Amino acid sequence: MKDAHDDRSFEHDVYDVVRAIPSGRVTSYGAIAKVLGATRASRRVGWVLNKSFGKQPAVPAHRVVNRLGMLTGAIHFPADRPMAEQLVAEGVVIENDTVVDFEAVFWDPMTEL
DNA sequence: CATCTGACCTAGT
DNA sequence: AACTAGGCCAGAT
Repeated sequence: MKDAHDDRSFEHDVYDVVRAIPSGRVTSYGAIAKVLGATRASRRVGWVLNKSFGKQPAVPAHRVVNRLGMLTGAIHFPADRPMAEQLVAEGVVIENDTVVDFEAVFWDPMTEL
């Protein structure tokens, strides 16, 4: 077997949390990292989400923004499927690549999950 | 092979 | 309260 520290465990865990985000809500990388027990591993969360494209079931990575509510990951999204567009389609108001009323639509996996 | 960067955040000064 | 440095881990150069 592999090491006790299974990298896929983290991946799967991230996907699990992200998929649990309700439509019309958003969360942050830090919140996910924290609920996973890796408070400072927020960067890793972003990298994991990078591989989430084309995953089945689909991972709503567009519902994950940074702590300030900015769509920092939008630059890495496919042009056919802009992050903001998907969020708007779910009822989230986006302005200048930033979530409007971020705290209102914020979904904390630690509290809600 | 060594160094740096990157969907970020927390802790320390 | 503002700023700096550190951490996390893998891909890219």
